[in-house]
Amino acid sequence: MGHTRWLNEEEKRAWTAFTTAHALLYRRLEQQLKRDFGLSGLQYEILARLSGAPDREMRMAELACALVNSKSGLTYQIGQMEKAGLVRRRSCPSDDRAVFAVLTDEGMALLERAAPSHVDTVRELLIDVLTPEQVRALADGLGEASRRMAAGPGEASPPAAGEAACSGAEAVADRGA
Amino acid sequence: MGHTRWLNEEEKRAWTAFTTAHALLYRRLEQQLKRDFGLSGLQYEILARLSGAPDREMRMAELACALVNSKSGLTYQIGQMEKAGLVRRRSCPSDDRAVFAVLTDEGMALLERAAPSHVDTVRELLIDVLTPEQVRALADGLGEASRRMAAGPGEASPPAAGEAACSGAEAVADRGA
DNA sequence: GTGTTTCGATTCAAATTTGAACGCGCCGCT
DNA sequence: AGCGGCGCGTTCAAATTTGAATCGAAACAC
Repeated sequence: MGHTRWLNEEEKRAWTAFTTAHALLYRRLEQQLKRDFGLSGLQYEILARLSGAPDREMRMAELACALVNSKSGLTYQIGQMEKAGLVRRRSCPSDDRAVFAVLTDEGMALLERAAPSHVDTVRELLIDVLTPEQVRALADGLGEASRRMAAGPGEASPPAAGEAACSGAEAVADRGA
Repeated sequence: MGHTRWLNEEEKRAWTAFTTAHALLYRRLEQQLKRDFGLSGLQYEILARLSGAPDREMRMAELACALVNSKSGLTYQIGQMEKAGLVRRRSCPSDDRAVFAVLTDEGMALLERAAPSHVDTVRELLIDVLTPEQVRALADGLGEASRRMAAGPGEASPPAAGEAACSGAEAVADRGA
């Protein structure tokens, strides 16, 4: 409970650059995806995740977790995408509660058409702007931060009951084939 | 129009770590702010920006731009915050179209109460997880990326008419006093 | 001075997101 | 068997976000 260590200049720069860069880049990607393929950013990510999963399918909760999204939000989007024929729902034989979201061929095809420009943009606006060392710093530093946050609520709180924190096998995520 | 250079393993790690870390951290911050102070993430950012601005006031468009948010979205939020007494609207004497959002004393007080835990969390979950070199890499690399994206739509398109890209003096943004 | 174009903010309807219930099936225990 | 705790996905209402109009005021050109 000490007096809060404020961020120094460089830390402040890092934090604002982090949030700003994310916002700007994400907005660009969304505009592009919507304009060229009628996809929202979330929908693209869903396609990408599923494409990298074992049978091109994942359970709802697992997917929601991987995307850092709420369950109800995912239910909604999968509904939209199902209407559009991009994914299909399949109930699990061994567990009647579970539902798999399955990537359809049509969904896969759309992802393959959308992926190139998406990756081009990520590269042009982010990756290629960074030095190789900076890329490594992001991968290592932010990777570690993600891992810790995904693990549990920071504090030394015993796993407690009720929340099981995301597990999931970290699909590769970006690239559609 | 080449064949799209896909991301290699490390680049992929960097990109997913970037988006995942952002999503996880932002979600934490939102929960905390909402639970402890009844603020959304956007509202906190509005308070923070205004607190760092010249007279604790900014024009709507300038603020929207700084926050990488739509104008209509900002209108809505400022409306909410005005009801709550956190900000006030002031019309500009020299330009009847313009509107300033002004931080009230009450808003400032709330920010000062909220800032410590906010910064503590950012530090605990991100900054302190990174090495000093990684912090610098974020500040430099992502700072550069932000600058370029804020400038203009990448392409070598002549400024064109209609959009003037964000200008604005990059207020410090984080810290409430 | 008019007419036109651009800018600044708001409005409005539609789409999405959020979080708290809810319904139901799995599990372990007695 | 029967019971209670939970996990999984969905539902629902409320809050928010989005983007295309809209309205009025400035800036410019003629």
